[in-house]
Amino acid sequence: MAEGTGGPGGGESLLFLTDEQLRKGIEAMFFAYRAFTADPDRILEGMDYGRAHHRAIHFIHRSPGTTVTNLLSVLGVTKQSLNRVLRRLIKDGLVESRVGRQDKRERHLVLTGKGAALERELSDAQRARMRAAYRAAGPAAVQGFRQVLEAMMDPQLRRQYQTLKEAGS
Amino acid sequence: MAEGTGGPGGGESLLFLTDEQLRKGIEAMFFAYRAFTADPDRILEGMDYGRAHHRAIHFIHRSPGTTVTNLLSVLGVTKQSLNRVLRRLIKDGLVESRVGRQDKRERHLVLTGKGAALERELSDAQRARMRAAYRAAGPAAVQGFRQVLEAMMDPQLRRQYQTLKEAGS
DNA sequence: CTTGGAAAGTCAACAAGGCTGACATAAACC
DNA sequence: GGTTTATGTCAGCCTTGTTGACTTTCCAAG
Repeated sequence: MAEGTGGPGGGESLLFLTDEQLRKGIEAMFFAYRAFTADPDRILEGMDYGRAHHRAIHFIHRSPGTTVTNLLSVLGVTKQSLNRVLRRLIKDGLVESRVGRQDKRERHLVLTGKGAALERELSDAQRARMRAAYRAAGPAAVQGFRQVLEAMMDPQLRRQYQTLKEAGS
Repeated sequence: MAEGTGGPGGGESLLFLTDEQLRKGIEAMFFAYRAFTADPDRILEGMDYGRAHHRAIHFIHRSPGTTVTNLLSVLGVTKQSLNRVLRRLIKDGLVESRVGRQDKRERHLVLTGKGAALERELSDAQRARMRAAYRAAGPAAVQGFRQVLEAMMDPQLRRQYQTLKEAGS
């Protein structure tokens, strides 16, 4: 690990860019993502919800009062797909859809108590795994982890991520 | 960026384990995985293959001559799901299925020239993205990236990943 | 005030890719 | 010979993605 010289110069130590290293990174993403979604999937199975419901709940919790169009662009699916999921969540009393005050065409989405409870259960599980991984890998590794993930995103995705990131805290 | 002291000590700075930090990690995984699969998805769309075909091709390339059962456990799907995909790939002449010599019940899977060509096209695209991300983040970040991903995996998944990892190079 | 267009919702149809269950075959193993 | 293992296949189901067509609501520009 004599890589301390990693300035923005360019080609000084490209060992870590071998196809072999890249392939390991690709496979690490594949297996890690499976683990990453495993806990919520387990909780949701049987209660007849899937990953799509989880994602909707996560981002509604994240940005309470968000509009359907907004959610659409964050999730990157069609409104028909999202609508099916939202209809179900609203019918089951997990999400409330409020007509906009300024623009009454818009629907502002918020979690109900019941919805927030499920969100907590799901994100507790996911955070527990993330916390364990962070602890095992250490602070420096965590920083690198996030740097690489951000660098992997397309500019448009990165912008959305950044916007969300700043909105927190 | 004053994190140079990240030794294997343990509990020295737990600031990075706030729910806020964990949530950022979770969302980074979500957006990055979307970007990660975007290039292969784009290539495959229209030629009527999907992510499932990509995964099969990747791991057959990775472990030429692997058996169906083996592939099943790496991919984590049912044999009916995998079979549908494999039948298609064999019919289209991308994969060859050879009866085992020692154990004639087994089928050994290998890519044909055509299959290898598609594999190259797909992995070139995926590697290019990974290379750009690695370059942007630097060697230290790459190490952290892989450490966190590995720590996130369940022991069983990690074992599979490790086995594959060693098999390379 | 009327009309164009944006935002939202709905219906219908379809496909990929997961899943379960049941069953068939061949080969290996005991 | 009976059991287990590896594979394949049929049928049917679900979730979650897609497109296309259409309606309703409502803001805003003409």
